[in-house]
Amino acid sequence: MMSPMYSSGELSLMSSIQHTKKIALVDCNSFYVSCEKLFNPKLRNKPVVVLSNNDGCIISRSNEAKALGIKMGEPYFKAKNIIIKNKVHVFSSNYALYGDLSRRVMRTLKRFNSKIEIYSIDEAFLDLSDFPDNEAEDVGKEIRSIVLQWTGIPTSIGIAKTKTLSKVANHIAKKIKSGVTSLIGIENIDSILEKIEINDIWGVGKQLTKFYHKNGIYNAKQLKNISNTWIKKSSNVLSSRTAMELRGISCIPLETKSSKRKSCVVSRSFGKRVENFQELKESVTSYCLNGSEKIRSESLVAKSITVFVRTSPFQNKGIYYSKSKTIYFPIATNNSIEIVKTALAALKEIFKKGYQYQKTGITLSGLSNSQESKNLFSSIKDIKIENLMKSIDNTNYKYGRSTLSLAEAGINKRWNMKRNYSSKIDTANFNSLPKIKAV
DNA sequence: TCTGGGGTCCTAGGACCC
DNA sequence: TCTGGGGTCCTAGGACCC
Repeated sequence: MMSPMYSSGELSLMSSIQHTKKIALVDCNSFYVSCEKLFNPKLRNKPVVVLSNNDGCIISRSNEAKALGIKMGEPYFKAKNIIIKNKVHVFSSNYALYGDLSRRVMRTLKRFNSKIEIYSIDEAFLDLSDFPDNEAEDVGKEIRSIVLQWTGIPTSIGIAKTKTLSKVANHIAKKIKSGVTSLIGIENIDSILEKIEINDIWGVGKQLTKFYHKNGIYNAKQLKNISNTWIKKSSNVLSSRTAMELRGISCIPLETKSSKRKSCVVSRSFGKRVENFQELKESVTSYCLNGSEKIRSESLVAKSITVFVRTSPFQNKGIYYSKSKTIYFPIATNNSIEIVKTALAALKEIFKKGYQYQKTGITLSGLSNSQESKNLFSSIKDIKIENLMKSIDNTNYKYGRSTLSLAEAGINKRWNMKRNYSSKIDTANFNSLPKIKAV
């Protein structure tokens, strides 16, 4: 039925400008490496890698490092030969720096559309539906060049009808020079999906890959065309959602409002193996102090705490030990002292003598808003504790983390993690400003 | 010698209620 | 003596993501 409000000329113009749903996935290329390169031009065109905490694994690689065959997630010590032979530059991770640059990138993206979902430190989904379909790719190129110009971080951008398809598009964009791929306006994308291996699809991990292979499904086209009821029956709803999204039916909405988190994990591997209870106690205490400070800063309280200890799963396979214990607080809390006390009680239960522990950690769970969880039992005493926590947080904020701590957290911290290759760049620190020498 | 850390969601199964 | 069945809530464990 033709609307009388428009002339036929206007209508034909409108129908030529298509505004279908368009989601862009912007992904920073080799993000951590790109951050280090930004402050050190000598690294340009050189192989560079960034290591995980404790200098354990390789978690970011420059293209030159990838070309040398260094794999993602590979233990550092295993790649050491290649690294030395090829003079690969190595950095310990510097999350303060990466976090800061991430915020700059996200701020820049918000200029294009405030409807944005920050998905991870180096990725964001953007709603580009307001732009005409035939301009999608150009808009992507524009975003890419502005982000590069304003922040110095190179990105890849994939644009498509659903989040899962924009991931597919991004996968392709990473391999081409322009860095932008749009699947918008392509009638049949089967020939594209056919080249995407099943394990490269967002939401398909190791186990599902195994399962699909067993059933003769090897690429995205096959998954797209398989019966939904079969997937739901033999896997779960998440898998069927993935398949629907490959068909161009959006099932995973854009989460533009950042929601409060539900749990908070603090865990670390030790710099060296730990055997005695005292040192485990120190580490667990430190993690509790970090965790409770973090949830206080977000006005949250925890319903329970889980403490875990474990030996290395990679060696001495016969004597692997891993155990956890959860304790519920009588009333949800963010009080450091109570959290530490409870955690140490849990630790005592799961600690076994004679093991070489590699890692401990805590999880604060069932987080909720601290104001809403006040109840009948809240008292003057609670207000006093609240004030004490506030002054600890303020002091630590002003004078540096762990200015005020608990004696249980230890002083020497021989168990602390290794970080031997840090660039020590701190964008909030004057000492990190580049120095220019007048000649 | 040396193998990261922080999240979310789903499912199955048990406890409990009516 | 016979002893149901449906619903909800919670939790542990697994799978996935970056």
